[in-house]
Amino acid sequence: MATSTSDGSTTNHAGNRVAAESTADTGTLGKAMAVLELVVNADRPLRFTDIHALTRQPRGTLHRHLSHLVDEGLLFQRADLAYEPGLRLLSFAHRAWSRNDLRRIARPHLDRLHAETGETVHLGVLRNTEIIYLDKVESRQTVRMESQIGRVSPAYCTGLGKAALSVLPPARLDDRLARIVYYPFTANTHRSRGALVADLDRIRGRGYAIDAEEHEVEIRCVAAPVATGDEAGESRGIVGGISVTGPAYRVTIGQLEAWSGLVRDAANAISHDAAVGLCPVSMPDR
Amino acid sequence: MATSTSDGSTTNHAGNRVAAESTADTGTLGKAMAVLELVVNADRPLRFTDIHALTRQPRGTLHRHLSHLVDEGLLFQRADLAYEPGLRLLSFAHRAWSRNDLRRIARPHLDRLHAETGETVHLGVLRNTEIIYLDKVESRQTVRMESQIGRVSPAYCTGLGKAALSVLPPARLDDRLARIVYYPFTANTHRSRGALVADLDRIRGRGYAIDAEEHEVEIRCVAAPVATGDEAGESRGIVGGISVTGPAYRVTIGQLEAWSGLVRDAANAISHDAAVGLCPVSMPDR
DNA sequence: ACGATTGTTCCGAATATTGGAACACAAAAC
DNA sequence: GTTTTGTGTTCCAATATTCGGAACAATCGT
Repeated sequence: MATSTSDGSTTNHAGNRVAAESTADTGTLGKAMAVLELVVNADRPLRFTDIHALTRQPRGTLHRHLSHLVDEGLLFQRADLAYEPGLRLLSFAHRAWSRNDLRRIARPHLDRLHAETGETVHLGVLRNTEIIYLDKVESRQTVRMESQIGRVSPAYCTGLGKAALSVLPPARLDDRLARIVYYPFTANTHRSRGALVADLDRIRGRGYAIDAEEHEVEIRCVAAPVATGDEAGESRGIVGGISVTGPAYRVTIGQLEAWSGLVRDAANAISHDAAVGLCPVSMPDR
Repeated sequence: MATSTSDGSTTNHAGNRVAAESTADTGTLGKAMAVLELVVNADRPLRFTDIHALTRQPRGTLHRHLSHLVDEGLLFQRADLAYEPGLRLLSFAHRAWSRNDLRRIARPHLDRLHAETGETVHLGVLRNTEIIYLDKVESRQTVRMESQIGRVSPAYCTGLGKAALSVLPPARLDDRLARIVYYPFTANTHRSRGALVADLDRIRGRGYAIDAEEHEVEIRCVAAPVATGDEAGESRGIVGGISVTGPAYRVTIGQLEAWSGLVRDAANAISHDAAVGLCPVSMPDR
């Protein structure tokens, strides 16, 4: 009785989202979030019938879900009855981002890494099989900064993602690997679990990952893992990474390898600062 | 059922923020969102007992809610069992923000207004009794840009908020006014509904609003309303505004009034562009 | 070691959700 | 003008979920 709808994929670019939250039985909340995600992930406002076709839920049920989401401010219904993401999502995220300890702790290290390399520096964290970008330091502010914060990319074909995966304990890694769909973004994208695992083994040995135009052509990066919590995220804890990214015409693989030490050192420093900055009993009041 | 105001046998007599979304009966989703908002709005990670004390929900119920929120990625549970905002909120907001039509349409007008005045320019939209900041153009990038996006401020004591309130149709305005709590942020903050309504009448007559250090001392701004949808947001439609903000030592009230024409013109231009850019039947495919 | 606090699980009772069907309403087709 | 199709909304009995008190387990403080 899982809300399968395994079919009906209407041009959802990497439509692996349907069973993303999969096994977790989160009851009514999970069903509402599935509808929310569908609307938010769409690239245009969706009308009732569009959503109905995508979810194949009964009309009455779907209508109630949408009404509740609109009432809560998570969705907004336009004058033409189409649904689009609600503004309350922004206020939630503002607080989530501005309060984030890892971002605050990492910031000076990102700045230093950017000063040393002159290229764009990213901070990202792993969530399921995706990397969520938490912060960015850019050479020139040609592209607007915020346009990247909160963006998600597949883990298996990005430097950040591979670095983060490489420090997952085996049991957790297997879970994630089982859910990956190997979509060939470029000629260099890993196309199988075997190729990815071999790459992860290399990354684990060297302590850094290289993305050689595996997600976007003409874009290369070198990344190193960051982990909070106890040993490499054995129990609860955040796993992520930092990276230095640049255009292929300016940044060779050799250049990336020359930077790998700096990236690894910065990543280790962030992990260390996070370990002493987040974990200890820091409950002032009470 | 009608509002369950006094029904709550849990005796929330303190009733600080429990009824934030108030009357809307959104069932299970609403209860989950209330818990989520509580944790996200806190200024530090909250433990189970903290949340239990604030909500006075039965422990079993609360525990299930929190578990579901964590499973959905809306909350994150740290190693010390404390809850903090989840990363999925960021990815939701990224899509909500980057897809937003009003922001895209307004951007060139904000840039122009900034070039004309040299001061910080904001775009915000009204949600209930609060203004949510959608975009910002800053003089110097001393403060990080994203730190403002998604931030919320009370409508009754900000230029943006008052401008937006001034164009609400009477029925909707009354609803909002009834929910405002007049907290005295500064010596100039409106302290009663009467004072606010009088100000709104002036604003409606002039077409622009002035915030004379009513929310933060040493900060003044001039704002004008933006409205999408049909006549001034009569039915469904977004109501918001744009503003020019500056420090009191540099920006006098007279200076703000001198800028009022520019701000009003820019706001009207945005409303116009939005009317032709969002409303018409713009469904290419299908 | 002991008691007190905190966090988790369990299960009958209460309640929200489910989903099919009927109902308005509009737009297109006849 | 009338019918037909399509879209969005409301209704209600059957059902699955949530509710919440209480028992249980784990942790902390002394």
